[in-house]
Amino acid sequence: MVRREKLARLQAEGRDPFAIVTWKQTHHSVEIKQGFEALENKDVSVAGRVMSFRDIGKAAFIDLQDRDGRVQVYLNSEALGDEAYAHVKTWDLGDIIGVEGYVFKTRRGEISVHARRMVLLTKAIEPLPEKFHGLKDPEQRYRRRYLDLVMNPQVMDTFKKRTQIIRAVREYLDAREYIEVETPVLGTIASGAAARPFVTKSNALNLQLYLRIATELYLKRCIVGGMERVYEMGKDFRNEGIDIRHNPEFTMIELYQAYADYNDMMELCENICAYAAQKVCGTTTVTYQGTELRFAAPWRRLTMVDAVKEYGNIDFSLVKTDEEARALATEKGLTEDLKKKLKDCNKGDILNAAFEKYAEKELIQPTFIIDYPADISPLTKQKPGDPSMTERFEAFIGREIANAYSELNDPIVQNDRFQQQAKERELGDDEAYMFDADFVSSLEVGMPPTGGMGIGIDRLIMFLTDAYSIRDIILFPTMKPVNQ
RNA sequence: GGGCCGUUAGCUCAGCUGGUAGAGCAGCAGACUCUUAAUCUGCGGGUCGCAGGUUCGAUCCCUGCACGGCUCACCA
Repeated sequence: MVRREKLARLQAEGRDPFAIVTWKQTHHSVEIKQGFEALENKDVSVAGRVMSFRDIGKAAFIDLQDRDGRVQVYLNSEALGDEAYAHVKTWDLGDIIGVEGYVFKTRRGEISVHARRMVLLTKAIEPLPEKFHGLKDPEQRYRRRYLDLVMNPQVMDTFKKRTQIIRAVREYLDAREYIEVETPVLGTIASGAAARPFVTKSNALNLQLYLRIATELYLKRCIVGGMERVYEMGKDFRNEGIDIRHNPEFTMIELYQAYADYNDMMELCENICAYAAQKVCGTTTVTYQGTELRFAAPWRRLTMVDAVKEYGNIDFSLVKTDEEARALATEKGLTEDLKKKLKDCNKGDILNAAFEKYAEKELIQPTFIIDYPADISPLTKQKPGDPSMTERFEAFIGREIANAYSELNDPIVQNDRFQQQAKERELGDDEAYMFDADFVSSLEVGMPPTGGMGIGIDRLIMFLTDAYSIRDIILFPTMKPVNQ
């Protein structure tokens, strides 16, 4: 209320800060500190938020915070004049101000701006969080991210890094002649992945629409059309659990390359990740939550069957039929880990369950798990010589970070796989892939042999910024609304 | 969805065995022309998440609800 009164007084006096439209900002805090030798005694004009005000009588010190950090402002009545100096003293923490003055170093060695002219550019009606402890409550940090950004410099740093990582990934692909495209977020079919979609409605078309869960099927249409190399980086939406690794809307990159296979995708994956790490962290070895992760290529490659053998001591290479697999599942006590009833499970489901149970958690260092069962990979080309397996891999770094394969381009087989998924849907699996007839039609026109990959950008960012929760790398994570 | 924990001043947090609340910072008034968590003096500040219940009396005990955190399940 006091701040509102101050504002009202300023407005009554004809010095309404909200009437100000611009300020000429010549330098940022970091430039002044890093370029001190050249800037000493030179005039600068800075702007930012008042984070601290140390009033010692006829002089005072302000910590001014801008995009890059803080710089101290020194002001006294001598340089400003008594009236202006008294006016500045009425300002509050959190106010946004502009300062003109010259650069100097205080007796204690702090690089500062000696103020000659100071202007209140914006009045903060609400006080800032406590200056020493800052804003700690996670809920408030996520709900009021602007306060989090103001109070916690490492948060600003994390989001700057987020941008750099995304830029690095684009740079890498752009340099290799990938075309960046945009495909629909809204559609009548949410396919290309196994996930529950968000449902919405078009008034104009009087039609139920879904928010996309993947960009895969549209990007492959681009390959059919002859683009040869495409990618899209953008939001996918999955109507599923929310926790430290999952946000309902998240950023994914999918890319497709004609005349390439999943081996090419593996190289691309490890190279993109290593490039981004090098670019943003200055090294390909980064510490994530106390563990050193080595991103440098090549990453370990291990088949799913070998992973289950190594970590679970179960040899699936001996299993030939679904019946044998089900017997093995019962014997090894895997029935609890299956997503469907045992009798509905095939060999692929059981192998995958064994992998998830025994191996997945162990894959801390970047690892490619290759050769997935065809049963759980409906968009993937089968392995030559073994139709029960596909040319698919997932990259793991303590969790899944990428998924890629040699794309299935046989329209007849693709049609059959969709039919199979439709049956699973009827059996109650509401995450089974939706049938996309137009996509099958596109394959009938002819898609060259193609490698494709999806990388969870948020998860990559988590590793490179040492973020514990996905909410720490999404500016405005999904939150329940506060009641009232 | 289950389990555990939390919600007290603008912020960060105390609050004993049930007797209607405290500190620091922020704010307000004042002192101080090199401070940097400035310092010093004084002052104001609360629907103790919400709704019930038990009790002479509830921030405290009980129940429900809301929101959040952790965790399990779920999440190719």
